[in-house]
Amino acid sequence: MTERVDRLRNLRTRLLSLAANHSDRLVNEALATADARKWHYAVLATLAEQGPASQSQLSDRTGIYRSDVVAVLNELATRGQVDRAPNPADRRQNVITLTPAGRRQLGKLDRILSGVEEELLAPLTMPERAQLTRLLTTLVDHHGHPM
Amino acid sequence: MTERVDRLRNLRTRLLSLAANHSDRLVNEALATADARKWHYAVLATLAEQGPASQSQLSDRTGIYRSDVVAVLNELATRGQVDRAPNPADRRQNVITLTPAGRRQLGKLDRILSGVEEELLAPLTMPERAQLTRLLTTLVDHHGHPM
DNA sequence: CAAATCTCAGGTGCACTGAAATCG
DNA sequence: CCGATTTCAGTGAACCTGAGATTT
Repeated sequence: MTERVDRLRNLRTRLLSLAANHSDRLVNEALATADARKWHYAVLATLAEQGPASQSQLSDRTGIYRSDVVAVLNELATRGQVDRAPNPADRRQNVITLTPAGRRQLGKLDRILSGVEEELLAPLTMPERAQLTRLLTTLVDHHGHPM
Repeated sequence: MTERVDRLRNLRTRLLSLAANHSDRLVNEALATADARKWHYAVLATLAEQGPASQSQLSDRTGIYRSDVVAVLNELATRGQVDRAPNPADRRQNVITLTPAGRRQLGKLDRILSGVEEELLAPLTMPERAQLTRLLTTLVDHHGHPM
């Protein structure tokens, strides 16, 4: 009966947290240089790919909490990157639309995030990156997820 | 020139965040049943494996921020799981020691976290779990880390 | 009436900054 | 005087709950 050793270093839940923390820090710092944060990107990308949406649809598709969508859209609207208008067909809803400025901002954020991914994954070979993507996707898909 | 699609789903930084969020939620819920949170476990495990330490050493070894160590130790001391005493050799420091109650609590948390890891990694085969551990360890080691 | 949508007011844990007090 | 350690006050993004107002 020997004492356990290196619990923290071998704990998979902790490895995930550490890696994600580091990744989030890189993402936040990089996006901040473009006056954005990660939820801005999630909304802009979703609007570009799936078209105009209501706020509850945006919440479902991005994973932003229903109550936090409001603040994110306020920020994007202030920057002129989205347009928010009542839905004539159902006046409980707003229709959120990407503006040309929003599309330009999305292109900028795409380039920024490419750089961040490259920096994050630098220590891995290409096959390892594919493997990591596959394993994480399996985990995320197995335990219900937003989009 | 075609429109990009599935940006969010393929973004590795986002996959990491989603997986880590889910993992953290499982960990927090499970530890809460034992009146603990993740930093409690980190401190107890470090003390058990590396012996008594000062607060700045605990900060370095666990990754808890220097300013947050105080509150964590207050909680552990209230529960009688650690002992905090001034270091006679250097009266700027405190010496933090694991108590018998702390060692018992650590055993309990070890069992709880084993269950959480099993639940988290359920969709992966054993070789895949080893692969994931290896890839995450490579990432964490490459970008400086606590312990 | 019930259900959906948007909004706002909070509460928590965590990452992080800065500064005071004490001691070497 | 400089540096290390502990402590406290406070900021900010993210996660989450709940409740009101409006509309279907």
